[in-house]
Amino acid sequence: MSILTPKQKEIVEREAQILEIARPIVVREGYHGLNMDRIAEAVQYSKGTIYNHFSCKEEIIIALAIKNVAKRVELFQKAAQFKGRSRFRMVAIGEAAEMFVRDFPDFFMFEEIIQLPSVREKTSGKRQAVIQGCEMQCMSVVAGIVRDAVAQEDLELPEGVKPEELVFGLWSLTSGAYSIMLKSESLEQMGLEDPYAIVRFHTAALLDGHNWKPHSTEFDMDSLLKRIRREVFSNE
Amino acid sequence: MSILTPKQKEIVEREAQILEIARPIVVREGYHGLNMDRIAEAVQYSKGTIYNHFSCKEEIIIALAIKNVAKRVELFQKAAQFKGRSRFRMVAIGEAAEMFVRDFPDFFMFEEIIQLPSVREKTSGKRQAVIQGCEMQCMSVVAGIVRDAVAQEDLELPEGVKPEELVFGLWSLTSGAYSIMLKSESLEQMGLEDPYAIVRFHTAALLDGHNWKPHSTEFDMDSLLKRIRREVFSNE
DNA sequence: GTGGTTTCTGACGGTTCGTCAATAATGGAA
DNA sequence: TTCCATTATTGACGAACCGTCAGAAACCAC
Repeated sequence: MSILTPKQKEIVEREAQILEIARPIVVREGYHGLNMDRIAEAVQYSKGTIYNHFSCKEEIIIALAIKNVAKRVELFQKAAQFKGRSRFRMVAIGEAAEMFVRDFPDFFMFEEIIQLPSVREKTSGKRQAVIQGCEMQCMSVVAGIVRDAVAQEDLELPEGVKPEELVFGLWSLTSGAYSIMLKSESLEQMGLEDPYAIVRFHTAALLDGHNWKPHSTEFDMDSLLKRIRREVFSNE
Repeated sequence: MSILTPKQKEIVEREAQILEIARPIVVREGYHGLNMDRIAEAVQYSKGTIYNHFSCKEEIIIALAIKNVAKRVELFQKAAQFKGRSRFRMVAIGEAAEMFVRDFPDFFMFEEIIQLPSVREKTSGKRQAVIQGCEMQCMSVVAGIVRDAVAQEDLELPEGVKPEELVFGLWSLTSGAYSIMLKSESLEQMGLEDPYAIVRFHTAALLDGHNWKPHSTEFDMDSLLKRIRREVFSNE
């Protein structure tokens, strides 16, 4: 069943080739820099052939975004497997999020583009669902750690607060910070030098504020981070 | 000097009229829904005339965004004038941010659009600087409260941490949360019901985590919010 | 080979952008 | 009031890009 005729192989490879060519164009020149004639010329096939693969240019962009979110889920799942107390596993999640931004800073551009109403209208619900599915997976990985923390009595949630609501705070803080970092020049003007460190500083404070034990003053963050990098992400 | 001929008056009014017509189009149909021919038809002037006011459609969108950011600065300044301890003034800032999102949810759409590379390239640096200036004003209003808190010994910043870095955390948390709220359907699927309350919950935790006194368990948040709404924002 | 199927092609119609030469309106001076 | 230099308005136009589709080419099983 998975045996491919030369022709079928060519088609599969071409799809990857289109995405490879499109990615740097979007990164350099954004949504509007990407146009089908240009891709067609670059891959040396006619425009009609490109349209056999992707029904519009928005589909190309969402396909690029999907490649990245899948990677994020992988990083999160790895981080969650870190052996140790729940609070330490959360630090590992933070590290995963930071690595994702460092390694795929372009993703935030794709994410913004695919949220534009004009783009959402044109792209298939199927691909949109894939993105949302990955988002939910990340959420539930982290919510799982929250549940573990509650079970182990490292954390107590106020009456009526769901684990997902706690995750939402972290999600907001980190995604907000990274999106400001990547798009605003104000930061440098305000003299903020190591934004990644600032994000770590605030996530620690947020978890401390929710009284997630052990408190960040009760363990050595630097050596923990080193251990996480070594044990979880050594081959990234 | 400010006496206008009828003609000049007409021109000034037309500019406002163009923006009034453009706004709902962008809100309903996004960046791509807005097109110059359509505006021209709606305002009953030719396209060339529209171009006398705005050199491209991106300029229209950034002009709309400017109207909103100016309003935000105003709300923040009002909030900062709340009489009381620094921690309470921060709650007022949080309330201002929430009011801004509730009253101008569209702004986040404009903000995203004007960050697109294609839009940034085409819009005048002058208008971009206005936006950034408002951002900086908000930042420095809040940083001022942080400085007051430090002076009054309600807050102690770790060695080397600037007030702006603390503000960055709050800014990230709130803007991240609101941007997720406004664009992601995942939230409802995850069962998060009152996102505004969750944002308040997390900002309180973040400030508690930084040990900003009085701690949120030491005062009555609900009555404070009521007082703020009455004393600061009664006429909004 | 052959014929039916799949794939590829690029010219084409449609939409929007931004321009600019021609036209019209304006308002101060005679 | 009339005239005319200045300023404002107009819409047809060229350019860029999208997505389509009828016909050409390639493929493959017999």
